[in-house]
Amino acid sequence: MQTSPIIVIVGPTSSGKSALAVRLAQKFNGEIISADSRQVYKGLDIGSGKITKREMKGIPHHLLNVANPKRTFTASQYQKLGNQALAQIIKRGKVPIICGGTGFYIDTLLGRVIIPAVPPNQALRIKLEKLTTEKLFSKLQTLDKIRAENIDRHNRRRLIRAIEIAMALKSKGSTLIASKDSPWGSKDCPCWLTIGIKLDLDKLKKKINARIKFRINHGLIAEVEKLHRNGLSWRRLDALGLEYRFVAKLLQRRVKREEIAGLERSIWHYAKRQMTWWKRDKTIQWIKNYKEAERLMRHFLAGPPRLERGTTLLESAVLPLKL
RNA sequence: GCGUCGGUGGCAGAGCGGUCAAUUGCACUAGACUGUAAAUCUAGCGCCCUUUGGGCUACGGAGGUUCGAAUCCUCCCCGGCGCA
Repeated sequence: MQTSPIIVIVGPTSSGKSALAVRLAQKFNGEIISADSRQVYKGLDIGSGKITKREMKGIPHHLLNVANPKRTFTASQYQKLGNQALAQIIKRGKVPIICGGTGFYIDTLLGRVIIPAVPPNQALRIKLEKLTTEKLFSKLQTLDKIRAENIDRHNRRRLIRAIEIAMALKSKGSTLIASKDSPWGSKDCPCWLTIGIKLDLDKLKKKINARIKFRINHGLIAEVEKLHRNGLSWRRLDALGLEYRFVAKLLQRRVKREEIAGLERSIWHYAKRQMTWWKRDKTIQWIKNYKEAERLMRHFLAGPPRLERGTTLLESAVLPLKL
């Protein structure tokens, strides 16, 4: 088992993760692995809020611009590339800092999500897409009873993937996988420190809205136009969500520029979904400023994090003698 | 001033005598998340009570008709439109 320390930085969109990551990387000899499902694509820069070369301040960044936006990049690919980057950084003797807003991607790296080794089957998906949701559910019931009991029976996307897995494995039982260990640590031995950025919600909302207005006025529209010219269909842009969805509609004259409030709301919903995701992770150290982050990281890197069960890193840093 | 159409829950907008605390969408709140995760999906959403149940207050205001009204009638207030 790997025991090299890993830093994870999470926080809702617009909370300032990238800048914090760069600062910590400078201070602690780190390299950054982006965990963002849109920044992996080439050409999605302004809309995805991708860090600029200048803002990187010389810190190496990984998992940016690794995919062609015409094709969908998946969590599985992310897991593979992310683990490679992680291994390389550790080998170099640097501290990996995973930073991003896509909680699902981060979890694939930390071993909290096990992705069944069943690749997407487009032909099958197209066929299944034609069935009603009820039909899909009953199909899954006959294929994998246990999975059917746990799944959201209204979520077609999940239903189709579950059927895809069940059929590929031709499983007798369930595809539920119990092991949650990753190569980098486990629940009992957290070899990573997760820092979460906590912002006052009103402030966050204002930041989101200011940022969106700025992007619209500073090249976002041209960026989407260019993507479309380069072969990204309106449909594809729609699937990319948020600013890409909105601007694609704008260019098609299906919404007016004044309706930007709708975009602001969508982004707000997104930020809330992100926060919901992280709520269940009780090990996250929520911080309000850089100083707190630096202190946490210093303590974490200083000693092996042999923790009492249920003790948070913050507590152990403050009360080291308790151990 | 006359005529006419309308005033419904935070908003938009159905309902047009009982099955209506009131379809639906949005917003709001909470949540899910097994290769699309900025995606996709779920629940709650007048107030009170422990319930698949009960009570209270509600569809501009005040009266009335009716066993029963958001729905019908009268008057009043407010808005759109047409004619003066």
